[in-house]
Amino acid sequence: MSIIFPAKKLKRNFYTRDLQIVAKELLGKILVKKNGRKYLAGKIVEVEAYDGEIDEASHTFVGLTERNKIMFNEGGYFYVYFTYGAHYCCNVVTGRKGHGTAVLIRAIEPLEGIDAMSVNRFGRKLMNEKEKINLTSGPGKVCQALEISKEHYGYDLTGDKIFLLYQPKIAENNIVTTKRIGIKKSVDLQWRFYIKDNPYVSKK
DNA sequence: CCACGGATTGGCT
DNA sequence: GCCAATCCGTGGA
Repeated sequence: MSIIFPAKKLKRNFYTRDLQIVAKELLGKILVKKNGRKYLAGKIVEVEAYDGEIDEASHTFVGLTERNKIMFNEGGYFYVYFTYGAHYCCNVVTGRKGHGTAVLIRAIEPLEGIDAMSVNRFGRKLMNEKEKINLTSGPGKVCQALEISKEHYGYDLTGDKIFLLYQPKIAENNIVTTKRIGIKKSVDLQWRFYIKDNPYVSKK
């Protein structure tokens, strides 16, 4: 795992800060999933923030339920949900206990375990560069490529099976801020952030 | 290249 | 019973 070896795992105090700060700072960090002896890893290039206190699109807007309860925990836990009868999406819980905030990981740039990701997505190794762009450029794709599903619900990101590695902050002028994608409520909040000009972003 | 709609499970009212 | 924080294939320009 040469690319990510020197980097340090993010600790609890990274995640327990304010939602919007964590969302932007997640850009550029490396998401790592350990599968047996193999590591699958990629750089986070696109995220969206969700906050149940003021945001009708957030799964926590309705209050505490069995599905969303991990979002009310303190930051640094993994919220995985199933949607459209087919796809899993994964989130990083942020902030203080009781707040119901999380950041959806919408896209990563594959760094490590690319052949394994391709097998998970397409049932075979990569055939061309265009397929590489299609590997993890969307929230459902990220979970399929990394084999993330309901069994990872609530996982502690300070553990050693799924975690994030420190990388320098992306400069403010290289972060694009837009409306969120694929929702019908609170559509005007500018809570989507992505790395400018990165080809693995799901949509301009 | 872009727009559109179908698939399909399970959370929630 | 309704419908979603998506993806992919299809069809037309």
